[in-house]
Amino acid sequence: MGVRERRERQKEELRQEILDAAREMFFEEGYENVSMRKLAERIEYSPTTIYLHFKDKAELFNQLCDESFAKLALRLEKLQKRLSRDPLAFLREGLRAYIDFGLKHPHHYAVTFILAPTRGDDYQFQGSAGERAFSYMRGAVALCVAKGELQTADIDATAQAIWASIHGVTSLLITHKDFPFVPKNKLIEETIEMIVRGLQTR
Amino acid sequence: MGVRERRERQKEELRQEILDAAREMFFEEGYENVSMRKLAERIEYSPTTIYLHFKDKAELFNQLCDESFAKLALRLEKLQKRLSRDPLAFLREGLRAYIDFGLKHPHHYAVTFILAPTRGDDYQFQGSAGERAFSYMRGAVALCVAKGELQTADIDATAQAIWASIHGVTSLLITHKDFPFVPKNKLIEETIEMIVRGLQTR
DNA sequence: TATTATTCTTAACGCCGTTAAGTGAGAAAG
DNA sequence: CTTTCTCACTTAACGGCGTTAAGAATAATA
Repeated sequence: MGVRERRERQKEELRQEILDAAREMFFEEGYENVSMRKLAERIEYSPTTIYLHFKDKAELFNQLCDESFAKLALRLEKLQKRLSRDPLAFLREGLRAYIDFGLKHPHHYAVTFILAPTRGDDYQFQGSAGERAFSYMRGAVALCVAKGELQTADIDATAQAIWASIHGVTSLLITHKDFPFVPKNKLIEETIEMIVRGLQTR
Repeated sequence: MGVRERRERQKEELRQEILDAAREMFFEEGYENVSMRKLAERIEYSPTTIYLHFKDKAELFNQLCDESFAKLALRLEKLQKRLSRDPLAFLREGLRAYIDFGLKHPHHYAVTFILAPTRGDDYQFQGSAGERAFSYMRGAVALCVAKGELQTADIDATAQAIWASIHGVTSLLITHKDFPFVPKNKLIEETIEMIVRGLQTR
């Protein structure tokens, strides 16, 4: 009577097939340029089939975003363990990792942090893997303050200011490809150092 | 023989009527939610008529963006004159003005700095009013460095890092309306202070 | 073999930006 | 005064989109 099980397995397989194709296509062409019809053609099913596995295009994509951000969260977790003795280094490395991640997954980053909210989608930052990643950074700031390496009157305000700044670099580098930027790494380092120096105890 | 003149005047009037309606609608509903058809209905012409005045939707919107950014540039110019004696104050006030502008014209800001480049549009940052506004900031940084109030090895890198950071605050505040931010002004001040402290000579 | 689930497709709805072709009013030319 | 021409404007369509209602096909159960 393993029928049910096999069916579920097959369903899961197709679901994965959709996710895999979508991941590739979104990565190559971006959210806006991948239509449900094109995606369907790629997996050789009718467009309607996708809707048997995902509520709509947004949900499908959010799934992929969460996947990616979970990876970032994992990376930050490892960093934290490795650098738990030196919170300032953890903060610095964490910021680098965050920006790095954005540049490696530009479409995912764009949809979660740049595009998602501007559409009328029901995407919720709260509870997302994106939020989880952010909370690591807040933790890093708190640690630095506790150890007296950074000074601030308000940990949340500081953490958010930091986040805003690195989000700025990340998103500019992703979206403004034609801007005559200083070399990428220089801009990243400059920003990180500016942030750290701006908060360091004197 | 004022026929030609009258015709041109009328054409210009309709062009303005389109721009006015578009400005309102884009402001109220955002770029994606305003269709050429809706806009046409508002001005009581057929959709095709709009194309007699603007190449496409993107050009129409860029027109409006440039308008707004010209206003920002003007504001920065005035600031510069008023605070030419105190470049650090000019920088600070300029940053505030930039963020302020973004929050006052969220749709225009979003399209120029957040969305435009992610679409395949032929929008060029170079030569835009947006670039003009940015260059004021670069000037402010250069001035501060010249007067020995800020320290940096590379003015461009610094100016871009600053820009990235305030773009970050601005765009996060615009797009992530559901994020439990610290009060808006607090976040803005925190970021500006972090930036300035991070670059100040010690 | 007949019935029932389940999977998947066809066809459509109502949008979208954009364009080719045509209408109709008014100016210019005869 | 009539014809020609110009030019603002519209109608109708193309090919796309995300999504859904209704039905066909397939495979498991009775």
